Amino acid sequence: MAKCSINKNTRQHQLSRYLNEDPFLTDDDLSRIFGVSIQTIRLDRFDLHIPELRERLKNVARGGNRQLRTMDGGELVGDLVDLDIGNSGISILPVTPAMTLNKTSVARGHHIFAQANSLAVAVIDAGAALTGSARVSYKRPVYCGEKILAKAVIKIKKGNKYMVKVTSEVKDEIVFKGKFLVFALQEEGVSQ
Amino acid sequence: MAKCSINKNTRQHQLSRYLNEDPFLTDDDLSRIFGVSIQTIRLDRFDLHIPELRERLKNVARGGNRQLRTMDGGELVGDLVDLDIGNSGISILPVTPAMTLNKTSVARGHHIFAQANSLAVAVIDAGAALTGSARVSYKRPVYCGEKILAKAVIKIKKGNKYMVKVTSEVKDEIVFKGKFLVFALQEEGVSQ
DNA sequence: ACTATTCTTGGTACCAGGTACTAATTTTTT
DNA sequence: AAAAAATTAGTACCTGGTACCAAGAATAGT
Repeated sequence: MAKCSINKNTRQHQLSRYLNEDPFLTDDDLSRIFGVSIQTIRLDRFDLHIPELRERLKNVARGGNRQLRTMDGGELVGDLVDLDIGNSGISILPVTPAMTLNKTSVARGHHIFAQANSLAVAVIDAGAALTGSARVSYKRPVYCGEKILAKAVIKIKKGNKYMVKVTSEVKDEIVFKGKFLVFALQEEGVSQ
Repeated sequence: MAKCSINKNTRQHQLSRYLNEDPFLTDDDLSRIFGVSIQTIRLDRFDLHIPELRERLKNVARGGNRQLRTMDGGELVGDLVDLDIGNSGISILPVTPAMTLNKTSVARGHHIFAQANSLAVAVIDAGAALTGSARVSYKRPVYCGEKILAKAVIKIKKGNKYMVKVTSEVKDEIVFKGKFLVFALQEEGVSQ
């Protein structure tokens, strides 16, 4: 029972590792990988208390679901790549399938707006800022997979009011332009 | 075809929202929810290019981990409470802590924009529509816990171009106004 | 060498949640 | 009343399994 047992144990060990790295593997995939029958794989999974593919995917999907909800991590939509507070800022937003319309692979407008708006607010030198009004135009559709580079520049400052211009581009082609009137909130929590 | 078309369209809209919120729903679940046959649900999914449960879970499992949703994910931001396609629509968006600025409990502008924009697009009688430009203004801050009621009305229609006015209120007080110029995409699936 | 035990494999019936297709029926429009 | 659109019904088939049973192969203990 030694030799065989070792084989079995190592196989189960590896199987466990394989599935940890790639929960998408079917029993059929695994039977090919290890060169054993599909039944053997099933018995292995049973021994290791590893559920079937669909259950595994459900678990992964559920686990991911919980983290969702909160929205892009922070205050900003997109990744900040440059920020000169009080003057200008640049952010990049990769367009994922989740941002597109169902039927097409075109990014929905409010995502592009969100990137621009949050960047406009971020460049303001204040603890918090609010958008008062905006005038925006979409120059061409943005497709799934493209990366939107937004540049915000403060054009006018009057007291706690700012006029910020944002231009969004994909590969040097302008896809969106917006003018944002933003108010700085100077009260309470300017904090850190 | 009008009345029926509306029913079908609203159902498909809601179906899309349901699945965006909970990709774990089976066709059977959905057929119970909407009180239609399972075949109708399948046809709806087909129209909307929504893949089957397992594919959806694979997608969530694959992408869900990292490429979170930037915003609420659904076709529509907020809950659709009334939709007269080609004319008007109403949606409600409860403001959650996740939508507010760090220090204050004020909703960030792009969420309010997103509700209005997605509603403006939803009232268009076409398979898909894109925002061309928008002019918006924020009348007063909206606080966490409040519910934003957005009303969209199509004002002008010229070919595939629409002008949609959206007014958002909290308890009869106007908090946001927007004018959206929206283009219908007439290709393929303008649905029936 | 022979048996007992473990390991592996094969086969069958069954299930969920579908796809793909055809046809009939109901509803709505004209 | 006829035509078109929407819905429902039904069938065959698919994947990736479960659950179970029986047969065959490998190995250990004596």
